[in-house]
Amino acid sequence: MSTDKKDTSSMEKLVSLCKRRGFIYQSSEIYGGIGGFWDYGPLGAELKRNLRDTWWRAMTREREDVVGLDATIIMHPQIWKASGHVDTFTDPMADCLLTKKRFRADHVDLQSGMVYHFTGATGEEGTKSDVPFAVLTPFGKPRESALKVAKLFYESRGVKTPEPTGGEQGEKVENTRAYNPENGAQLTEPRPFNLMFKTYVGPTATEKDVAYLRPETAQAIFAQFRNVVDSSRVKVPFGICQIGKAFRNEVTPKNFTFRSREFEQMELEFFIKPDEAVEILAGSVVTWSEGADLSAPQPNWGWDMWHRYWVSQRVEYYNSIGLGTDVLDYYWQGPDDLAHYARACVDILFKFPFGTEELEGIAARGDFDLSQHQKHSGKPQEFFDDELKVAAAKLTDEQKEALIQKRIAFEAAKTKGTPLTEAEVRAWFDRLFKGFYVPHVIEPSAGLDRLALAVLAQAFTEEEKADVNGKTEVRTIMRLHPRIAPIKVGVFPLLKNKPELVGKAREVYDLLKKHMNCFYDETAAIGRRYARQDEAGTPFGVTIDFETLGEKGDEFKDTVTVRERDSNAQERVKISDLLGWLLQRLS
RNA sequence: GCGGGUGUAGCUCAGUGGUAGAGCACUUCCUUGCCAAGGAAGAUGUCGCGCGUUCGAAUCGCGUCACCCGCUCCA
Repeated sequence: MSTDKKDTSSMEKLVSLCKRRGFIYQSSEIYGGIGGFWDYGPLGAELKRNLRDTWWRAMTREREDVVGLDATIIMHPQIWKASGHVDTFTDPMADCLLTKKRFRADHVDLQSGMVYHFTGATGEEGTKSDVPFAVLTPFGKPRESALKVAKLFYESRGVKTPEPTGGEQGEKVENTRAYNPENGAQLTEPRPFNLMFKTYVGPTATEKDVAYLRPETAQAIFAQFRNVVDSSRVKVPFGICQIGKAFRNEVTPKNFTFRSREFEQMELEFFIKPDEAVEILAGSVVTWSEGADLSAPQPNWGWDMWHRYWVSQRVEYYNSIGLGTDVLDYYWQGPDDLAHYARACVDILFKFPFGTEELEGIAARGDFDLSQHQKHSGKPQEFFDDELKVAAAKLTDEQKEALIQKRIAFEAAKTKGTPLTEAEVRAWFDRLFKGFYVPHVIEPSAGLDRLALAVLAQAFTEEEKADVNGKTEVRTIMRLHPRIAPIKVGVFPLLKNKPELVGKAREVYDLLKKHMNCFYDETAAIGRRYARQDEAGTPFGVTIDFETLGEKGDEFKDTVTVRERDSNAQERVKISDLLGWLLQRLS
């Protein structure tokens, strides 16, 4: 999925600019830093807030069919049991002592054979090792093959032409997972490899009190599904969205903020009717075909139409904040990549300097999550659809049986997971015909920190420019979309030693600052102030000059120079029109 | 977790055992009529951290932390 394209130098420049200008700092830097954690400085905090706001607006405020949620980071541990995170996040891992290859300790093939235990080795030039090592050889293979592996092992530990000691007698061992099946070398002791941060709730800190920092925000949405349904008059199809911190104890945090241990997710769980319910209600189900109209949801849409719809919605969102089709890419997971419960998943990728990597995943997850919580909590997670009940009541027994048979055939054709038995299918339809179903879900899940990194990488531009002395130098411009730029406008008196200019500039600043994030700057030459704001990504600069004071005639009195970051173009705007002029260009 | 690299002023970096430096940035003042102007003065360092070797360590050794690259991992 990731490409070979690497651009380390531009990444380094970006990291450096982020620190210099106050976008992103290393966490706890004065104590040497802490791996995988990053802080946002003054500009970064504003940028992130703007991104968060644009997402929240696009996903819920501007829609009638999505509501918001803000849940806690620490939740009942059972939630992570139900979701499968406790099991998949606690894999014991073991490494091959010879090749360093890592295995899931419980997935190593069972082996039987003779195990030779070595106690160390001596070699030329006085080199030696006391590290014990063991090799498993299949029955019937000579001791020499074990010796060969042991020699390689001690050689790798700096013993020259090693003579391993011990290991004269083989020990018969059956059904062990302690040795590398590829070379027989001993594996390290299995170590738990828990990607969830663990903590204790309450004062006693026993195993009974273990809780986890959430590794994703999605599960809270599922866990509160019933409450939202019961309290907010929503009807399927509808969505619940949430923005919040999530934590994963990553093995290798990487690529600046791209893979962090603490990060912020923006997730939507959009609940839809099962296709069978759509068929009963609308008479037929529309499935995806190339060129289908995705502009407005329709009552007869099947799950894949909804999935495609959300992909197109999300791409539209990225376009609206300046990430165009030229920097985005897609990865459609094939049937083999998909988890057994998932029906489809597409990753929206961004062309980062370090490669093309995931920005957002949009998954069609069926009814897996709510069903899991229904099973584990014992609380029904069904939605009651009275229209469906009415429509189903009008079906003939033959029509009902046809639907059931179709599903039975579908289950029989499944290649992944456990297919439902006929009895289970009939029980499910029994509920469905009464108007009850567990909604299916489309999940667009985006990383806010990744998005911030993407827009910063996208905005980063270097230009060669000659200064007034004719010396060419490289200037950095952050071409952030005005909608997300941390500072919207810089306000500058042309000269700071003229009190009339300064006074007027402060007036303009006071006028604008209630409506947008502004920056007032009167130090240094005007060109330098423009350049500073270019690095901060500020799209507009307003300069109060002598025309403003009326020195060039009344037609210019109370006008200011507005300078645009990307084109350097200047325009004279009346102070009375300035706010409207800016707001129009910032929305 | 493994291997390689890096770590000195806010930034980019120089400094191979003997008083810690440069450019840019920053602060103040003067000057300055639109794209990093000029002049003057000034402030700025646990040399990543710890231990050791040494009369003396940014420099040598060991350990450790962080970042980058490559493995490994990535529900």
